[in-house]
Parts: sequence; C-alpha cells; structure tokens
Amino acid sequence: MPQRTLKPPSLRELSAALNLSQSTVSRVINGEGDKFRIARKTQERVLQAAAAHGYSANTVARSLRQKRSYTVGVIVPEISEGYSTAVLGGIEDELLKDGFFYFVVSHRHRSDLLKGYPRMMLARAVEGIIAVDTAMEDELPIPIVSVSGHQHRDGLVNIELDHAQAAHLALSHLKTLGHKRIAFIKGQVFSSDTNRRWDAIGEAAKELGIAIHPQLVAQLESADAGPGPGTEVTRQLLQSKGPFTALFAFNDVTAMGAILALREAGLRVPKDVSVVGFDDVLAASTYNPPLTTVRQPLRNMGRTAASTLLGMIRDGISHSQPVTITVYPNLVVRKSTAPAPTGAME
Amino acid sequence: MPQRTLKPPSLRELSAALNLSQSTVSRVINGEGDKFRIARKTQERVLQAAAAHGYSANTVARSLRQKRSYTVGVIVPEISEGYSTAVLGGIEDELLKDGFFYFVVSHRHRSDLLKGYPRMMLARAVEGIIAVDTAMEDELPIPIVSVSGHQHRDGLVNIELDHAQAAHLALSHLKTLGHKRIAFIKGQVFSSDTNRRWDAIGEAAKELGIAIHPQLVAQLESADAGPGPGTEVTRQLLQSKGPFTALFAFNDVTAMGAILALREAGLRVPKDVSVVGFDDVLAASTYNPPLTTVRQPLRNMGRTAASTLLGMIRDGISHSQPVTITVYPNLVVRKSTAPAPTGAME
DNA sequence: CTGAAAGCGCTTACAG
DNA sequence: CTGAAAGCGCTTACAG
Repeated sequence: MPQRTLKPPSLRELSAALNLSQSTVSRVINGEGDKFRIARKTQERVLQAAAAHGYSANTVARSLRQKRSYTVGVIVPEISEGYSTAVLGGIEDELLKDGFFYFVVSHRHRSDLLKGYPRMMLARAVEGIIAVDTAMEDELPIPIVSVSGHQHRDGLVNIELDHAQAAHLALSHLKTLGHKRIAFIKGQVFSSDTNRRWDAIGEAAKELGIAIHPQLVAQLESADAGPGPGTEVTRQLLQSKGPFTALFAFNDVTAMGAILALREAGLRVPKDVSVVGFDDVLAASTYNPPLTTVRQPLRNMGRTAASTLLGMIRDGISHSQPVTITVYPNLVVRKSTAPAPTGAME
Repeated sequence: MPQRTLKPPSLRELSAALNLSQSTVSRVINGEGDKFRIARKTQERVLQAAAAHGYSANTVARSLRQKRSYTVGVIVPEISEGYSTAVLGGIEDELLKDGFFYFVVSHRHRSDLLKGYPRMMLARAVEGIIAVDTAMEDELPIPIVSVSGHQHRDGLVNIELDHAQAAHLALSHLKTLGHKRIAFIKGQVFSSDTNRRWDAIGEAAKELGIAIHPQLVAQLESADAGPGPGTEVTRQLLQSKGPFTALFAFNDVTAMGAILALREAGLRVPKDVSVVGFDDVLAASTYNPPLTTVRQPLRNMGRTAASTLLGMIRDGISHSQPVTITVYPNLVVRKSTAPAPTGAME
C-alpha cells in the first residue's frame, strides 16, 4: 500500500532495523559500498530497506558534517522579468543535474539588499554565488560568477557578451538600410551593461563611419521594469531633439516602449522609423511588429555560469586572475527595421 | 580597515574571545538577552564583538538543532515564463521579510521531476511548499499551498481565481460588443486551470445566453511555452471550422499567437475579429494591439500563498479540511476587442 | 543571571 | 569487510 508519508526514518533507525552500523549503511547509501568492500548481499539489503522505508539522508546534517551545502545563491535585479528568468532557466538546467539547489533573491537595486543578501546567503552556507546583471560590492570567501556584471576583480569570473560584435551587428544592419540619423537609448546608470554597451556602440559607429549626434542620445532613468521608461524617453527624444530614422534601444522592453511613443507621434515602424532592440526576450518575436534585435544567448549564459561555478566549487579553484568568458550575439532581423525613408530628413 | 572576508568565526570562538559561555552569547545574539536577564553591559559587549568579528550563526547547525530550515520550496512548470515569475515576485516579497529563503524548481511537465522534486526538497528540509499551476501527486508531511492547482484534498490550501467571475467578465464584454460567434481556445490538458476555466465559461455562456459552437472550440496541445501553439490551433480553427467574430484565448501568450494566425489569414484585430486574453502578463499591455484581457492578480496571489504558508508553518496548522482562498479578476479592456462587424457572418 | 552538557543526524578518520 | 566514536556548530533543557 502507498504508505502514508510520515516522517522519514533516520540513519540510526534504519541501521537498527537492519542490524548494521550507521557507518555501513551510510557508505552503501552513498554509493561507497564497493569502495569499502561491503558484501554485495549486505548492500542489497541496505538499498532495499532504504527504498522500503523511504529513507533519504537528512541533508542538513550532512551539510553540517561535510561543511558543504550543495546550494548556490543567485542574485538578480528582479525576478519578475524576462532577462533574469531566461538566465535562471539555464542555471537550473546545469545545477539540478549535479544535485545542487539554488536560492534566488532580487535586490531591486536597493542598496541595503544588494549588501545584505550576499551575507545572508553566506550565512546559509551557499557554496557559490551567481550574480546576474548585478555588481557585487563586497569580496566574499566563496566563488562568484557574474553574468553581465562587468567587474574585473581578482577571483571573479565574468560571463560577458561580445559587445563590440553586438554593436557592430546592429549598426551595420542600420547602415546597410541607409540610416544616417540614428537615435540611441542608453541603459540606466545602475545597469551593469550600460557603459560597456555604449562604449562598444561608439567604437562600432566610428568604424562604420556613422555619426552619433549627441542630441539623439537619451538615457533611461526610471527604474521601472516595464516599457514605461522607454516610452517616456522616446517622447522626449521626439519633442526636443532633431529628426531620426532609426532608433537603437538598450533592450527589447525599451524598444517596445519606444515604439509606443513613436506611434503616438504618428510615426510608423518600420516605415518611418526603424527600431532595433537588444536581448531577444520571448516577447520580442510576438511583438507587433516583431522586433529586430541583437540576441543574447541568455539561457546559455546561465548554463555557462552554473557549470563554471560548479567547476570552481569542485576544484576549489579561486582564480587569482579575473577571467572572462565571452559569448556571442546574433542579429535577429524581423520586422521593426526597414530601409530609411528616401529623401528623408537628413 | 575593511577586513578581508575570511571565514567567519564560530560561536565557540566568539565566546572564547569574550570569556563567556556559548549559551550566553547565543542568547544575546538571538535577542533573548532580556528574557534571560543577561546584564545589559554583557549584552552590549556581545553585540559589539559579534559585529566586529562579522559573526552570524551558521544556519545549517541551527537548522539541525532546531529542526527548522527557514526555507520553503517553490515548484513551477517553467521558470523562464511570465506567469510563474509574476507569482514568484509576490512570494519573494513575503518570504524574505520573515527571514525565509526559497528554492525554486521547474518540473516542465516531466513526470519524473514532478514526482522527484518534492522529495528532494523534503530531503532538504523545506518547511513548506508552494506549488504554482502544478498538481501535487503525493501527500507530504509539510504544509502545501497551491496557486491555481485545483486539487481539493485534505491539508491542501488553494489560492484560486474566481473563474466564474472571470468568464462572466470576458463573455459579457464580448456580448455587449455584439459578438455571437465566439471561438474558444482551451488550455492544455496538463494545465491545472484548464477544466475549471472551461466549466466556468460554459456556465457564464448559458447565463448570458451565448451559444458555444462545438466547432469553434479548440484546445492547445503542444507543451511549448511561447505563442506557437496558439498560432497553430488558430490556423486550424480558421481552416476547418465555421466563421467567428471573436476569440477567447486560454491566456495572453496564446492570444498573441492567435493574433498572428488571424493576421496571416488577412483578418484585422479587432476590426474583423476581437481577441480576449487571460492573465495580463507584462507583455499584454505592450502588445500591438494592446490586449484586452482578464487580469489575474498574480503577484498578489504569490504574496497570499507565501503569507498563508508562513502562517501554517508558524502555527503548525495542518488544515484537515481543504481550504480555498479566492482572488478576483479584473477585465482590462484595451485595443484587441471592438464591436462585432455589422452584417457579419452570423 | 550564567554555564556545562546533551544532542540534532549525519560522515569519516581510526581501529581491528 | 565492519563498527565504535568523534565531531560539524549550534540551541536549549537542566542546574545552580
């Protein structure tokens, strides 16, 4: 019968029932039966009894003894948001197949949380931390892998997009379409990708001979998660600044917000203004028009972060040099970009 | 100087440094100094030293001793997805302010994971589980709160949307707009909301005198997360079935997929066909056209789930009766619905 | 008011 | 091949 799930037995109880020592049972359970040359017959008995009684080791006791928790912490800006969760999906893929679990916390850019969460996770004995789009303030006595964190510090491994290529991809696409006056929306100052991406845009523009008009550059300010900030900033761009035929947004959500503002102003996308996003979140392809965007391999970045962290935990490596693992973007051309209007405002 | 974060001291070390017993130090640290009438002066010394040495109790040892983990488990179908993460945001809000952390796992509808994860979380001593849009197979010796799980079983608390109201809201909106031939896309069989929602639609339709034409009812089959399944099923609806002027989709993502298929077929939304979604995920408002949808208070459902679970953990309540906490939908009218085309195909 | 000691449930040297 | 015993770092009766 499907036995009522009462509290599972302890190792001591199981051993007593089997008339064996805790040592022996523990070894068999942990797959070290052969290593300790425990009789096959005994091993079978143990395994059978364990299954029958639904025994599984109390991981808290194990953690205390081994000083290992098989747990990592993940810190993200905001869990209710597409970027982080795409990365989380990848992290989960890797972690769980190695028997690790993870805690997630969202700091929401609050400095008390940014400071407090890593300590709290440490007190909970996490063996490592993955920081997504988050700059870690303090040095910690455990391995840290950062996804798009852009801090170069000893012992920190960074998973980073090749921003030079990303910028080049987007700008050469716009150039090919004949765009000359391109507006840009930079990320919020607190976003760790902002500067890196902007620098890369500057270089790519120079390389491609594209002029960056300062009056066509805006920056997100509001910390709101949705498209609102993009709409807001685009309205400003539209009102007080010069004309433009294309817009490169900091991310997809911002691009969607921008498109809203553009339409409000009676402009058609992509006929009048082309818009390029960044990230390729799920919603980018279902948006209308489907967004042309620079795709970041987010899930893969999560996987890489997790497997790298697991390696560091396993091998006890504490890289004394900063290490960067570069991943590469793709340009996904959809319907939000088109040739620049002919005879347009130059 | 900002001391290099070495491994933090243990209680024993701290006590030794203070020339006090571990008992005393532990009591002060845990805020029980007054309760045990420990000299104010001593308390201050302890707190000061703790801060100076960066002491914080090893939670693993504490958990083992207290047989408490201050951790709950959350199981969702898929973490890279808007519905679950909206709920997770609410869960986090409540949990963290009570000092609880949570593990997240995504079962992805794989039955081995659906079965295995709860056990794994149990072995990790979680004190309770929140299941989001997931039917829990086994009975567990800890409290469980289910969000949209729709199982009525002893000891299980359900957070559920008022589906009757939801259906009524959507259908009366369409009726007011003059729609008579309404197509429906039901959820996948594995989604725990599917039946409940469909039954509610049936009743609301009867109440409102709206006919449900069996040939205008389709069901999602593919387990894919994106809008693909919605597009697919709408194409079928369009090809082989009778005409319709409105479509009520199982959720927003499906609605977006449906709109894609409608456009493909040369139909305009909402001019030719009105579309109503469900959930009001972030993308619903930025979609073009912005989706008219039945809003579920997802974040709030997460908060309610977490605070209910914490209450059960705190008070050791194991409801012997199923309990349902009902939350209420709103109809958010945006641009994907319009009056039925006049003289349309009736 | 403060402390010595037991014990949470494991793993793992050490011994035979 | 198997077991007795120590100990991970806490909390908490129990004692005084």
